[in-house]
Amino acid sequence: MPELPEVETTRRGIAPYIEGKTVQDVVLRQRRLRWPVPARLQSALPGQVVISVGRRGKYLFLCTAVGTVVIHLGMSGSLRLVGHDEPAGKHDHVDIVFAGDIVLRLRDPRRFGAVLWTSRPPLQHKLLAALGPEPLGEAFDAEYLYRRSRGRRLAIKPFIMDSKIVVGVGNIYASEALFRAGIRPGMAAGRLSRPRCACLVSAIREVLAEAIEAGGTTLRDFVSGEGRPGYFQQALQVYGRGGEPCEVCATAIRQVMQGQRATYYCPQCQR
DNA sequence: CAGCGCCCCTGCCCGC
DNA sequence: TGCGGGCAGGGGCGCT
Repeated sequence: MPELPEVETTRRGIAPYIEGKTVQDVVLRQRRLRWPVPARLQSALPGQVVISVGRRGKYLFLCTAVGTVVIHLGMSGSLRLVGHDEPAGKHDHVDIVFAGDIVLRLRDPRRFGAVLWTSRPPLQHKLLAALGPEPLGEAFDAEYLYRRSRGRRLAIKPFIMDSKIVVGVGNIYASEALFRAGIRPGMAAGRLSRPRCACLVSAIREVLAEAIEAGGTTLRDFVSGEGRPGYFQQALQVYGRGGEPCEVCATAIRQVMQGQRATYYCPQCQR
């Protein structure tokens, strides 16, 4: 479900409600997520104040004085704020219960998500230490993309979806950014010229920033922490539009598979 | 190392 | 209406 805009929308939705709040309890109904949810969460977290809600790539952090809860939403995860008496559904696996009738509830039908605990600085965590730059940060620029892509034969679409290159670009926004940049998704990353790298960096930044502004993309059931859907799906130009006319040139949008993921592009506008 | 394919899991939609 | 197959917004891991 969530790419960077949806994770950031979630972060912004929950942060004002839980920052400064004290955790009372942790309820684990299903510990078998991508990795087992550590039982240490239940001993370490109650009594702690959530100092801040952070994000790195698609990982969210709940920071406390003694450690950090690291959350990944996988394909189908969502975090919602609910009241104490809201009955838990079949896929509501983890609750973090706060003082003041606030429960942060993780729902994840496919259980590809993760809830971890680290007592060290979260960016030193094994899963986070090797991540590439933030797409909206200064380090992600044309020169960086040009340099990293030299000598790479991998197609540009899976290349920009590699979190070691740049974080947060998932399957929807990879297709959208390549459309905006006019680049064929199957082109070898190493063959992109410097100007085209600049164009792609701009396209990635723009599409992600606009999606965050719109509250993310709701394809099936994404909702923010406050329960609101995103509306960026209305702005999608190629994703999910196989066979439909391109908005720019009316050529039929093509759908192909790249590494078991669907890719959408306009064969006329993207070269 | 780069590059690929395989999974983890449930739900839903489509075609027969 | 029932059922099997394929696909879904991620990404770590193991193999070549």
